[in-house]
Amino acid sequence: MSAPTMQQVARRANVALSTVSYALNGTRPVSEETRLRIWQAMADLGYQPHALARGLASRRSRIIALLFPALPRGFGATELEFVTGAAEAAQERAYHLVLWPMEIHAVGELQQLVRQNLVDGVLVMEVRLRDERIDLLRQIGVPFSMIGRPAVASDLSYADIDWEQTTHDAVTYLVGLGHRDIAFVNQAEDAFNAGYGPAVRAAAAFDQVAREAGLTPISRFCGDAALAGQEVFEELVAAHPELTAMVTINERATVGVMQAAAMSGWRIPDDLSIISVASSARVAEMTLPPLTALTPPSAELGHLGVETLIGQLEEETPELVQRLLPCRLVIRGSTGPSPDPARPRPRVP
Amino acid sequence: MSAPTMQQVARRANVALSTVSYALNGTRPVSEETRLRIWQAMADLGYQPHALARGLASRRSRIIALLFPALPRGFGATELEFVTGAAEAAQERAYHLVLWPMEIHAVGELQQLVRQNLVDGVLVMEVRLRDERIDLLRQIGVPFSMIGRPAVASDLSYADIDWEQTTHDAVTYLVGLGHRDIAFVNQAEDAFNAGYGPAVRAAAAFDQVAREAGLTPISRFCGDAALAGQEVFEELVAAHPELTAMVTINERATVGVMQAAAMSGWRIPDDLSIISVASSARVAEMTLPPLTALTPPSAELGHLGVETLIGQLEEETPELVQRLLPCRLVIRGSTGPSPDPARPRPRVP
DNA sequence: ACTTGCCGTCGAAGCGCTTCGACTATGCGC
DNA sequence: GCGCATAGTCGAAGCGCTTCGACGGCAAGT
Repeated sequence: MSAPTMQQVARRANVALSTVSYALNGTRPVSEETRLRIWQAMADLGYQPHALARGLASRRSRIIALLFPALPRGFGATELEFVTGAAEAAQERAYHLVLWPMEIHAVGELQQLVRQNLVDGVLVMEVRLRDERIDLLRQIGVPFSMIGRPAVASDLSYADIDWEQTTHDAVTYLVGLGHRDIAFVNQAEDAFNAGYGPAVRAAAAFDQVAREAGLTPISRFCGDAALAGQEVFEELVAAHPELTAMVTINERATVGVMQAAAMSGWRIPDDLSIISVASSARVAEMTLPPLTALTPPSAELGHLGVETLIGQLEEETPELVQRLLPCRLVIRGSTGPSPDPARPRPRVP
Repeated sequence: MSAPTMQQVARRANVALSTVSYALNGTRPVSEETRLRIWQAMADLGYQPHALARGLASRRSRIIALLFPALPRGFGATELEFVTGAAEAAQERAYHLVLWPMEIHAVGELQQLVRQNLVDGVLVMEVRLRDERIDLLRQIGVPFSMIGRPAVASDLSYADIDWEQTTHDAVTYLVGLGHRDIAFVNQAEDAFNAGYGPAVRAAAAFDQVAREAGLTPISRFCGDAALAGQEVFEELVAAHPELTAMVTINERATVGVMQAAAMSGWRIPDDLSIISVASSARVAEMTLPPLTALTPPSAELGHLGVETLIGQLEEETPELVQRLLPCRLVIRGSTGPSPDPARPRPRVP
């Protein structure tokens, strides 16, 4: 019933307890012969080292925490993919991943958790441009790495989506189709003001890319809901009747835009092209027509974040790892050539 | 730098180490006065008990594992909500939640993990009607509880969606709207054969409920993709032109059905009502019209699962907890009164 | 007055492991 | 042949906590 201990393995193999430890971890040389005997004994007993004891003695728990915000705005498939990716990466390296869902400002709570010495390091999700959690972790001195990055991150490890590149790809693709009048539908103004990385970085990148392409950047904030998307569509085409394409970075709003377009009799992509940035395949395939999208490499990011963190934990001279991954462009049905300006589009009421 | 230990707290409060432990855990009585001194000392030092040491000594790690299948595809917002719910529940009870993503048949791996003695108990997600993981956990003797349940679960703790009730609600709602010819669009045949609970239980319930209502049950398996949904729509209306409503339990397929209907010129809900079982709000609000759905209580299930498990761990005489929660009916735009049989609907090619 | 019992506290023995110092046996250079 | 490094092993000292047995003191029971 009760699990075998290292002591029992040692007895069975006729060696000292410490020798078993050396054989298991390779901490000191062990002769081929003894090692085999020990392995045999472990196999016979079905021995597995006791994680807590090992952690206590070695002061390395091989557990890392995933800190993610318990967002009211809810979570999509993208985030789950990310979590799964992280969990799998941890498992591959024989680490455990604990989940710490937490309000982004609950810094006291975070401190308590870290001080329990349960985890060797922390992986922080949804990092804001200015983020108290980062300051705290740094101050406590616990190793951590991030998905996303704060405004200044020159000395920190992170993996993030390359918003500049991604936005560039979106605009370039549309321009290649002949579009010249393109609007950017951002996330909510709140998110922007809170310093939410994607909202800020993509918006800035859009402005810049559009200007470089000789276009006039138009952009709007938009709440995270279909209804908000509908309103933005109507407002936008009223204010800019010349518009032929939109770049969106807000899945629910995107759906609203499409609904409003459909209700106005606009056909996508004939009358309007839409490209959805940071949209998962799952959602993109759900609309009619399916959305051309820039899909975030969620699983890779999760993987990368964990790898980075573990690297930091295990190497004696941890190097800084800063990686930006672009989203992958998947062309579906919501984009097409820019419409002939002569051809009239249905009037929006 | 290094975290304060209980020994340091003890010295600062002029008591023995063990007294601090008693004060902290309430294991033995401690005088009001000493307790205050100890609290003060803990506060001064910012003491947090060392999780590993505590776990090792008490043989209770206060860590539980969430075992969830690393499905190659198809994991939605629902699942994340569930995971988050579980993580939050754990946190409320001062437990930690580790993630064990794992192939459903990787029983060896599971055994290894459990034997490490890292966790006090396991919460199993996506339980199949016949599930090796359950057999293993039972045999190892580790406490566990389940989300979903195997075919025979009379002596096991679980929390599950009440598929019978939910299906009943869906059909009843449609019947109330006057529908008499209702089809059930199930998940893929593979899932059914693999003994995936929802596919099996909902299908059985649909048959029964339909019969009880005096209807002829019609049902189809359908792959988890929009295209499959489109095909099913066409096949169904060809085979059963009298159909006025569908109950679906497969989000992606549901979207396909709606797309195919739209392409055939059918209007929803005027020509066809659709009610989507176990669909998250996130997806349901994404279609046009938004889907009337039975939304699974994911967060509650996660919460409940964890509560059940922890109850089992902490009570000296653990009681069996078996809870079935129905999905919540949210009426949106995809359902309406049964169409007048006299009014012709567009022909499907 | 002398048990009996409980309150409050202490010291010490672990929990199962890692790691350090020490020891023996061997091989090497010269 | 001697010294010295290195391979291979052992025993013991913790890691920071829980928990057990013991003990003094003070209230109540007889």
